[in-house]
Amino acid sequence: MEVLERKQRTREQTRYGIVTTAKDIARREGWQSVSIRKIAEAIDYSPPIVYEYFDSKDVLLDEIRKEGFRFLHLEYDRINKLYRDPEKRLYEISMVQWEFAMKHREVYQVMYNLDGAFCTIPVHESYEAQAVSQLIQEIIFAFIPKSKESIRRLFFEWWSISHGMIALAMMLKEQQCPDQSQQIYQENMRRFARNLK
Amino acid sequence: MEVLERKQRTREQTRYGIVTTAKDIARREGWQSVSIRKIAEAIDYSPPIVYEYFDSKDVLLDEIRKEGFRFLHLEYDRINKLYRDPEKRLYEISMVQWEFAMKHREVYQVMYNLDGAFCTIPVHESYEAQAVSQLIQEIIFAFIPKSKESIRRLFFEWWSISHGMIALAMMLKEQQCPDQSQQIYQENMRRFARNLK
DNA sequence: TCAAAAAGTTTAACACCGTTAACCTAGCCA
DNA sequence: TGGCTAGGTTAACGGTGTTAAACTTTTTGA
Repeated sequence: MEVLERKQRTREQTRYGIVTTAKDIARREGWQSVSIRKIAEAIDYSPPIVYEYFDSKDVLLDEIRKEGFRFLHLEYDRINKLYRDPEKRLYEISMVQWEFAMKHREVYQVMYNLDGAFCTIPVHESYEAQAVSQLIQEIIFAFIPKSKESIRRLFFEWWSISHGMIALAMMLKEQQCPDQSQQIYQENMRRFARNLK
Repeated sequence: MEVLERKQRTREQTRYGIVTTAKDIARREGWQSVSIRKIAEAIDYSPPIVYEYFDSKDVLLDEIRKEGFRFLHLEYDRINKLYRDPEKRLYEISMVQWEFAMKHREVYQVMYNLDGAFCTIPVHESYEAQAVSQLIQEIIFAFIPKSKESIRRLFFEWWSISHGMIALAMMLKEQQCPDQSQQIYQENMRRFARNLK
């Protein structure tokens, strides 16, 4: 019995190692140079071992992506419990989104297939991504109870501004200093939240 | 003399064939499955021939990207001559941006390294991309003559909303009908232009 | 205890990829 | 006719994702 537990534990450690290594390489060299062979070498195994944990590279990327959405969900939940004012909630969530994208660049990239990251599995069909968008739509609804369509629309607008600014700030990070980008982001997200009511 | 001209002409045709084939494959199968070998086969040549026209795959992608920016520049110029009202100008330019992204999906993807397209050459350093952003900043300046920094900021905001909505509309095109996305885009870009004055 | 079965791991292969050196071959000029 | 050149190809190098087969270690059951 204990043997099984120990095996389970090392299995989880190896799995974790694969995911972490993939993100490490992506962070240092970009997603285009993340390969199963490199990951295998880093965790001191032969390439086929990786396939005992993930059916394909695509599935591995999808897992990292899902992890990202799960993390955001937890953070948004935390904020929801911390603040009651919907305007404050929406603003704080926007800020978390920015911080996440900057701190975990490589995860944000794979979440939206940016900069060489490419996962063929559709994002928006995943439970994790839908749960996040659901949560934000509920916050908007608590703010202004309108039709489902209106809420969806407002969510799309919020998401677009946030994603657009993050994507461009990432692209221009050598041209436009990140602090300045963040300030513009901050003001725009604050304005968006304010104008909802 | 005429022989040289003929040679020049067929050279240009082959070059055009390479670019067109690359875009065709990207459109049908996505950028991740565009390969030098496939392009060569499609134009009935062996792979090394492609390298007589483009030093690398990266340079080929960069050329397609530049072509995209040149196209946009011409369109924006056309609009600039057509309308005098800065608000109208900015709105029409936004619309052209949307149409271009939807009609030439694969070009927009390579311009911003989206969905498997990956070109290591930095976009924002290219003359073509800078010319486009310069043009738009001039339009904004003609609208509200403010400091260079303020204009840059307004441009960043305009660009973020536009790019964010386009990127998400592309991603959600199976979930959210494109007509609806376009309508939201239209209203947001109109509002942005209106609120400038 | 010892053979057999199961689990764990690696090697080697397949079909691709970008890229390049070496080679071939037809046409031209001396 | 011989040699040169331009245009093109073949074949190779080192890389990729993926998988079948082989090998090795561990566990199991008699």
